[in-house]
Amino acid sequence: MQARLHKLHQLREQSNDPFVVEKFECDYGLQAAHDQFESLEGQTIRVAGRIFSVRNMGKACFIHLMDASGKLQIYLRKDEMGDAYDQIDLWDIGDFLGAQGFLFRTKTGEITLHAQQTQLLSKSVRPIPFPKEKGEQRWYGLHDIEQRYRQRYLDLLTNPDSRQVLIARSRIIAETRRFLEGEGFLEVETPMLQPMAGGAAARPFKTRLNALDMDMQLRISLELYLKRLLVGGIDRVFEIGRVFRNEGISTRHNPEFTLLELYQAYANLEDMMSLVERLFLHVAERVFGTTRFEFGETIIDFSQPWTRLDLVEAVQERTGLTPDQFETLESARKAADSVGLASEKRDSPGIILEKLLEKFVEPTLIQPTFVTGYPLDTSPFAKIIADRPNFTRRFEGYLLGREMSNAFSELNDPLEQRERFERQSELRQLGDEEAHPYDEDFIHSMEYGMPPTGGLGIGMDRMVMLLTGAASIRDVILFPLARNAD
RNA sequence: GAACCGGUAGCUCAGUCGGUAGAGCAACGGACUUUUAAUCCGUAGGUCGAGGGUUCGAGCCCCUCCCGGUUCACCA
Repeated sequence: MQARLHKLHQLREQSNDPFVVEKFECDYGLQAAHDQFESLEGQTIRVAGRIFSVRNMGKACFIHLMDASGKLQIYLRKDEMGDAYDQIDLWDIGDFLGAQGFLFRTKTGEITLHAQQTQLLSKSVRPIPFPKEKGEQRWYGLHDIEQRYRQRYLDLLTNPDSRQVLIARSRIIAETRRFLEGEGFLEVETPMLQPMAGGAAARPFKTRLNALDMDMQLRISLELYLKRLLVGGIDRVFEIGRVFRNEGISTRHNPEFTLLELYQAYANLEDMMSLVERLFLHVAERVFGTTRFEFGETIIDFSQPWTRLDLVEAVQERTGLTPDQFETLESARKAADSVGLASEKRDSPGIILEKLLEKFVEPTLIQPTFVTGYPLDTSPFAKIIADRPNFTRRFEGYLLGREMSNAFSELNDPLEQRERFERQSELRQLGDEEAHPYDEDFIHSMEYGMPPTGGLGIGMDRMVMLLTGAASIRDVILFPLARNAD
């Protein structure tokens, strides 16, 4: 770094300060110049990029430039550039260089810009750990996982795979929007700062609004404000937004993550299943050009319908426990114990059923599967199943053993919603920190009339993980949360 | 929160039994007019995550702490 600062000083003394440059007209991106060689050969063009590698031969020099699109080799000769050639000594890997010259093919066949004029456009005063590469092989470079997360810019600059994930994420979300717009949905933005975070079971982040002298929370879901829009006559609505949950960090959990929620009036649970199937198919085809994805030996084909599975039946199939064993709390706890699952006193039969699902069924749901019929206790916003009042018209979608989506035929009865909130309040008093808070304003809105509605939530980070094959959620979040590095 | 693994030069890593801290790349000086992991000659570069302990002597053994990773727990 000392050497680089000294070079910058020398450049400034020669009135070649790269940091005064504001603009450099480029005719082509580096990849475009390379790809259009046939038509551009011999023409004078201007390109720019970051110096990726330098091979100085004394009186001739080869430099690879890199930009967002790709790389291009530059060829420089001392006999053509004269004294300006000595400037090369003041350039470093990582600097930005603009070059004007004509395209030709070297004797080893590489398309190269024979530069006649160059201009240093910016300087990197800190060395960049670019890898060495030959064809597809790479050596050295930045591998340290901690540094890749904390200094993501270096990761993006030096690891093409990271760049690919970033691009895939952007395109997956863009295609999700395009699909939903095509289905007639309107995209909205609702508050992140809320007096009372609701719509899911999770501990919120707490903060303070000085202007109104109010305690506030960061949202944990999008649900309750989007539903207010249903009351407001917006029949098809969605939001893709950041939510915050003050909970554990793992390969599948980041305290802030991106959630898609959508609501469709006059639609039910089966419509939501269809929507999930069509959304994954659309994104797979548009972003990756295929419906078939390989994960090790597993092949998932998004052109196939997802499997439907009833929660109680699935638990029975995996554990042998029968539905009648969950009629009372006592027998449910005994049943859980018999298959090695510890339960707590405040658990209800429904919560125990769901724990059994997580432990015994979820890991086996490799192919796309909708699990339906979730217990009432854990589903305060879903309609009940007519002839099974302890279960709801809800599904969760699973892929590769991971929860991917969550949907209901939405409860739209304000009287029952009020009772559900009351039940949650009781749970809260029993010590369940994640029981849903009582939201009077939400009930109030529902009392004006909410249409029958299908609602769906998808964790976008997990969707990106799945489609890009990322092992950790940190790989699909640009700047994942990290402890202070002091 | 627990267990296990890791932290050594700018980067990637090695470091044997506890005995003078190493390599490649990058950097710096020199040679080289079609190279491409350029090559060749030379130079420099370190609080071995931090602190304490054992020892004649610690990168290595012991303790505490910090940071990261993985798995588990937690997270409908």
